[in-house]
Amino acid sequence: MKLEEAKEEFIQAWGALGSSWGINRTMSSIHALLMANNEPLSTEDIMAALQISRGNANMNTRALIEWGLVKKHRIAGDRKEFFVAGKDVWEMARQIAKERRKRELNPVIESLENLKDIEENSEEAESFKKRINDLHDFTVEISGLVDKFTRNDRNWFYRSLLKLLG
Amino acid sequence: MKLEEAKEEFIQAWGALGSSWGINRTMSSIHALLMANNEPLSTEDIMAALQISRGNANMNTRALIEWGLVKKHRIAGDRKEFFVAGKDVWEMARQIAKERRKRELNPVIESLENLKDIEENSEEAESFKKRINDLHDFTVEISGLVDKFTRNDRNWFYRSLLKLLG
DNA sequence: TTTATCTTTCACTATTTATTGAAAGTTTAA
DNA sequence: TTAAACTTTCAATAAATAGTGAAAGATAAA
Repeated sequence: MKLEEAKEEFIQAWGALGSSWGINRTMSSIHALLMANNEPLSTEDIMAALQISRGNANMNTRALIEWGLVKKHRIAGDRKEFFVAGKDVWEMARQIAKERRKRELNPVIESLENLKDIEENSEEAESFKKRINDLHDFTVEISGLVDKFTRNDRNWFYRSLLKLLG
Repeated sequence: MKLEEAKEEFIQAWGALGSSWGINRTMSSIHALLMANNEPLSTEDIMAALQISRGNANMNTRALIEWGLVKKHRIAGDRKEFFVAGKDVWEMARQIAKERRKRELNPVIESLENLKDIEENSEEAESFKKRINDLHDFTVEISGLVDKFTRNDRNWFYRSLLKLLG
C-alpha cells in the first residue's frame, strides 16, 4: 500500500469512528489528517486536503484545540497559523476522556442528584428511587475512575488495570 | 418532587446523554421510560408516553432488544407484546460496552491492521507507521479490557474496581 | 379457513445538524 | 495610520438523520 493511500484510508476510518461516538465527522477527519502528517498544516492545507470550506476548517480546528487534541504552531517568518496533533496515543485518550467526563458525565450526575428527592413512598416510587440511586452510584464510580485515569501518569493507570484485569 | 415529574426529567436526561454518545434520542428515551417503569409496557404505552409513531416505537424497541438492553415480555391472555428494561445497572453497562466493542472497536482494529503494510521507507512513512502501530496497540489493549469487563461477573469486577479506586 | 389483532416495513416528510462563503473582525508590518 | 494578510462569525443552505403512517405481513383465536 502507498503512503498517501494509507493516509486517506486512515482519515476515512477515524472520521467514521468519531461520528459513531457523537463527534462530528469533519472534526475527527481533521484530527486524523494532522495525526497522519508530522509537519504542521495550515488552514489552507486542511481545506485543500479535505475539500472543506474555510469556515468549517476554522470551526473544527478550534474545537480540536479546545479539546486539547491539537496545538497551534507558529512558523517563523509566516503570519499563518499552523496546527499539529499531539503524538502520544495515551495522552490523546486521556484528553478525550477528561473532556467527555466534563461535558457529559458531570451533567448526568447532577441531574440524577436532582431526582433523588421524590416525595412519594408507594412501592412504585421506591423502586424508581432505587434505580436512580443505583445509576447515580454507578456514574459517580465511573467518573472517579475516569478522573484517576486523566490525572495520573499513563504507567500508573495501565499497571493498575493490568493488575485488575490480568 | 412528584414521581411523574421525576420520571419525565429522567427520560429527558437519559435521551440527551444517549444522543451525545451517538445513540438516537428516541432509543434512549424508550430505554429510560422502561427503566422508570417496573411494569412491562406495550408499544401503545410507549407511543402514548413519548408521543411518537408506531413505526418509530417499533424500530427502537427492536434496536434496544438487539442491544440486549430490553426484553420482550408476554402477559398471559394478551396478544400484545410488552417490554421491560433490565434492572441491573452493571449488567446494562456491560451490555452496552459489549455491543459497542463489536460495532466500533473491532472494525477500527481491522482497519488499522490493513494500514500496516506500507511499502515506503521515507522518514515520513516510518513516522506514520509508528503512529498507526501505537494506535493499533492501544485499541487492542482497550478492546481486551472491555472484553474482560463484559465477560466477568459483576461482583468480581465491582470488588476489583473498588479496590482500585480506594 | 376466515377474520381480528398485532407487528413490521418503507417511501415520504420533518427535524436536526453540519457546511458554506461572504462579510466583519483582527493583527502586523510598513 | 493604512492596508495587506490572515482569522472568525453567522445567516443561509445543504446534507444527514430521525420519524411518520399507511399498507403489507404475521399470528392466532374462532
